[in-house]
Amino acid sequence: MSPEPQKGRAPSIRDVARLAGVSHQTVSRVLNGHESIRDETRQRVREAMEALKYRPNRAARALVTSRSRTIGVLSATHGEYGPSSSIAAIEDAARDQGYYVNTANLASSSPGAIIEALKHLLLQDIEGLIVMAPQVRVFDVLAGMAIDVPYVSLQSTGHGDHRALAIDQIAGARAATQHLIDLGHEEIVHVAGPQDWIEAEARMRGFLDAVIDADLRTHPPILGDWSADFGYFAGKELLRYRDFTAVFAGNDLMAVGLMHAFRDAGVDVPGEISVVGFDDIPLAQHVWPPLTTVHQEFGEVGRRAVALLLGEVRGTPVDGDEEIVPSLVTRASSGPAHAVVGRY
Amino acid sequence: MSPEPQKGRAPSIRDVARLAGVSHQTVSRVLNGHESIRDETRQRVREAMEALKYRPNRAARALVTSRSRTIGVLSATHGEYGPSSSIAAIEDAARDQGYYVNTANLASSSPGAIIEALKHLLLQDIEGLIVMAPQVRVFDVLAGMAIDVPYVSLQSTGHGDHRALAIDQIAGARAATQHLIDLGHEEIVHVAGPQDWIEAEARMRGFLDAVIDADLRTHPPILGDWSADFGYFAGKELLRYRDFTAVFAGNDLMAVGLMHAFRDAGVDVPGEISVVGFDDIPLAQHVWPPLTTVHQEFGEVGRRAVALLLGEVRGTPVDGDEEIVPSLVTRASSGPAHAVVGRY
DNA sequence: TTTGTCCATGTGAACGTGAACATCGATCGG
DNA sequence: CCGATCGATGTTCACGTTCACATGGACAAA
Repeated sequence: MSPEPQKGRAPSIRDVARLAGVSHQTVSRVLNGHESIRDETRQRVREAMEALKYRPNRAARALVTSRSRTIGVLSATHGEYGPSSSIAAIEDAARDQGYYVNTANLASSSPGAIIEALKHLLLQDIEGLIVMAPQVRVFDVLAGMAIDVPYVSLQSTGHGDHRALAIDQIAGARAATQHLIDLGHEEIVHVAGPQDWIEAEARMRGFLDAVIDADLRTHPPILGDWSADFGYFAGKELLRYRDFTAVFAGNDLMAVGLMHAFRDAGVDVPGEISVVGFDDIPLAQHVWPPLTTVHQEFGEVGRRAVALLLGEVRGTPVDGDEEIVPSLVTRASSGPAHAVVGRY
Repeated sequence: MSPEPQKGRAPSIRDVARLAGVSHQTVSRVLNGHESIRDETRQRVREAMEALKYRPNRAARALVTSRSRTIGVLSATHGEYGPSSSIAAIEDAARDQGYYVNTANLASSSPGAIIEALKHLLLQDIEGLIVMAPQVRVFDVLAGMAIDVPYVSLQSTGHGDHRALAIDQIAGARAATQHLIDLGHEEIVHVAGPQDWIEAEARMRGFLDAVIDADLRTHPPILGDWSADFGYFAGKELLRYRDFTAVFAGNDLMAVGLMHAFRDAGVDVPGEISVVGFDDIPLAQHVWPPLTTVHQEFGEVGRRAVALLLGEVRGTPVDGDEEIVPSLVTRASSGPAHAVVGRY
């Protein structure tokens, strides 16, 4: 229960005006930092606001300006480090600019759920939208709904008319794979993220690019769901063939799951199999063995997304072409290749 | 860039009324599901709305009803699993009830930052507030700001006039500690969370209760910051004395850091030292050794918080006394006690 | 028939704010 | 010294919705 000291209704701009002995418009001007107000008047108005504990009514303001000062974020996180960090950064950055953030979280990736969440956000009068749920389907839905606000996504789908944050996931994945190749690995397996995630697709592409360039045998990637549990499961499956010396996982969670499976089977990492992940979650350096992975600046991603979006919203587009390039962090989970001991 | 097919301004309730050949009030009634509307009329209005792609203006509605259908969440997460999961659940639950969620994230725990974030949220006309940043300071600030909306926190501070979600962290910590005691450990160290976190305090209390009840020596708890890095650091420090056989960490991240330090020093877990964490993050079962920890239903926490808050908002309080009791999950990181080999 | 009640709908006002325009005095250039 | 300009402030209106109340017709009870 909370206190309810409310007597009548909240004080309005007119109450302040009356107390300060000015017109309501003058109060409005003070509120909005208008210039031609005498210092003395401004002072008087401020005191009146203070005395009445006046708080501007956002609804009234939004009604008359048709600007809600709110942006929407469509996300799909179940507590994962990456998206959560980016969202936190988005909130900070938006607040910094006086904007509010409304988040809608995707519980499932069914088209119905996506549409429902999106409708929810759009019913709210948001000025712009950040799409942190880079699933292909989301963009299809987005395209079909004729969104009438600017929106920014994490990665361009190629089609669609919006700004995309340029994070070079392909380069990151490529660097990770190249690292393994440089270590002498010739049989590398990729455990990818869900097929319909744009990020998963980009990482897979980077992997394939590197493998093809090096003229290595192409193992068919395994499609996972980003979870450590899946990594564990995939690791067990992979060991049945054992026709590889390294695994590049689409994210750190799956990488840890893989290492768990290898450990269970008595297979040494990196002695027998090298493992590389993607994301550089805080635990990456504390697991055993410390995980070689691709570091991403999630906070930076969030901040850039906000800058890009608010640029569009204000009609002064910001240059967002400067790519964010993730960097490889080499740790103990990757090492020189050994002979393949599998059946192949 | 986004398309801008907007000609004039968005269609209003009156435009719909004109097209349907009724009064604006009839449209409003259809919108709000009022009863006494002829089916045929309702149908005609619906078609007109469809034809004009009419979307109700939230600001206008909020202005006249003085209900924003928005709740605020004050959080303090940097991507950690627990809070992020709860927030995701809050969003789902709120959306389910037609509510929007505005989140403000605490970048630092300085009083200034707290006040700033809180002011931001309260300037927005939220109907209620969920405090997911259970730091003592936050409540002090809250108390000092004379909040005029209902709010719900994760844990009662004892003082303050609000609803608190009853999660029995004390019981969880107690169970974890008792588990170690049952295994024969007599020298148990607690690596706690930041002193000003209510959760950290509760977990420490649970630990101390169990230790005192068992009449064991009380090691002074080490105050950490929830991070794996700190756990690693603390582990190194602890090994200098080695006057314990088990560690109970305030959360899983620190527990993993501790195990990392022990591993580096060649100390076997659980052979020489047992480790228990708190939270049951998804990686807990995949690290080496799999971590014994206390499982928390973060999603449930979020859902309950929303139910509790909306109950207050609607003036029909929900019974929230039913405690959420975390459960111990026993894995390989804890085992029977061995003799203390340290100096003590 | 008359009166009252209920249903379906309409009319007018109000919510709190900012934009556009109006006003009034002071200052300035010629 | 007079019109022009500018600074400081006031007046009126519109934003899109819901609320309180009004209207008119159908139907039942008297």
